[in-house]
Amino acid sequence: MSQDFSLGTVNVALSPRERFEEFLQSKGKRITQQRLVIVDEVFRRHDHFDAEDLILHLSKVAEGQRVSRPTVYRTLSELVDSGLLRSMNLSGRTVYEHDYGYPQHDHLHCEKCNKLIEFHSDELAAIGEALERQYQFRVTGHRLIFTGLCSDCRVHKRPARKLDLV
Amino acid sequence: MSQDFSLGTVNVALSPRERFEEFLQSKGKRITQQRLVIVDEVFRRHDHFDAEDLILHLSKVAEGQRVSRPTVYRTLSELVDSGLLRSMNLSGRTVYEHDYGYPQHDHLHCEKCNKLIEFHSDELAAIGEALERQYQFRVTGHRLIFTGLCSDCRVHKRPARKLDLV
DNA sequence: ATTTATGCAAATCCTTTGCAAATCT
DNA sequence: AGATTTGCAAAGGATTTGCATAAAT
Repeated sequence: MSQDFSLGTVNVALSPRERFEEFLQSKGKRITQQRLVIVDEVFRRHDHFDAEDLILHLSKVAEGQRVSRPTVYRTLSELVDSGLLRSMNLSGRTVYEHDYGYPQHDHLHCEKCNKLIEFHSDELAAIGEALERQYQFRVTGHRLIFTGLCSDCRVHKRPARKLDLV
Repeated sequence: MSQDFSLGTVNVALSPRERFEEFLQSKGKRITQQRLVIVDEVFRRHDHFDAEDLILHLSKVAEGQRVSRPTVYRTLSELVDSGLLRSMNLSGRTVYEHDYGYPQHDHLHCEKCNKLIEFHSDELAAIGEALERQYQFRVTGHRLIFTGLCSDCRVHKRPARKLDLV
């Protein structure tokens, strides 16, 4: 039996920023400078990050745009509500990743270097459906993380590089 | 296709307390009154709890044994290290449950009443094995939580009872 | 007699809140 | 103008730490 856990890609009509503006309007919220700076920065690259990382990046970008800590937290929640970001809890801190335009997936978490590897499994959906039947439970989502050691950390005594967050 | 997610039982030779004493000795740690009070209390019933719950229960038991907050936290970590407890993170707080002598399982988490339903799935182990091969990753554990609405909360507008923690 | 553990108070970490001033629509 | 947002400072909740005292080996 051979399964494949590779990720595909998903086409989306609107850019994250446009999608967020749409969301804000639908909620009667305002399109402010800081909200735009944050969406843009968040979707500039694809990686996992936490509020602290984002605050740091924003202070470096520093195109004159300074965003306060509370606003970063507030906006991250909105991005999650809007479906643009997905959040999970990794040892105490909240970690975010792109959700919009990105295929559904779960993670392998290396406990040595903290690397996160993404994978997709159809099997999991099947498990969820079977559970819904058996427990009369309405499944709306899930979080699955396999923990262990990544290929780099299995070989060398030291992790290839110590990732600060991810 | 029909799967069954029911939990079986596991036989164990030593009581949790004995198992913990064994662990402590192997680590050169001491068998103190508070550590014993805590293991006993933790394994008195099977449910999910957090540090605060335990502290509350301990203050009620109050057989003269008072255990401080830091000691409760310290001992809970040791119980996890010893394999007696398993911990997971539910919206910010750390929740514990029995691991020793209890079959491997995962959870359905009702986001309305906070109930946790346990289930077991062999399929998941298969997924983990396939991932190990594809990513050369050494899987040592996993956490899977399906979120949604339990049967009670799907039917009534209000959850059957508002569980404080679980 | 040593050495580890406990309890207290205070500190930390991450995140949230109250509120006046600034910014959208 | 009128309502929502922002930033600041401070509050909060959960968990951890420094250190003198108590308890275990």
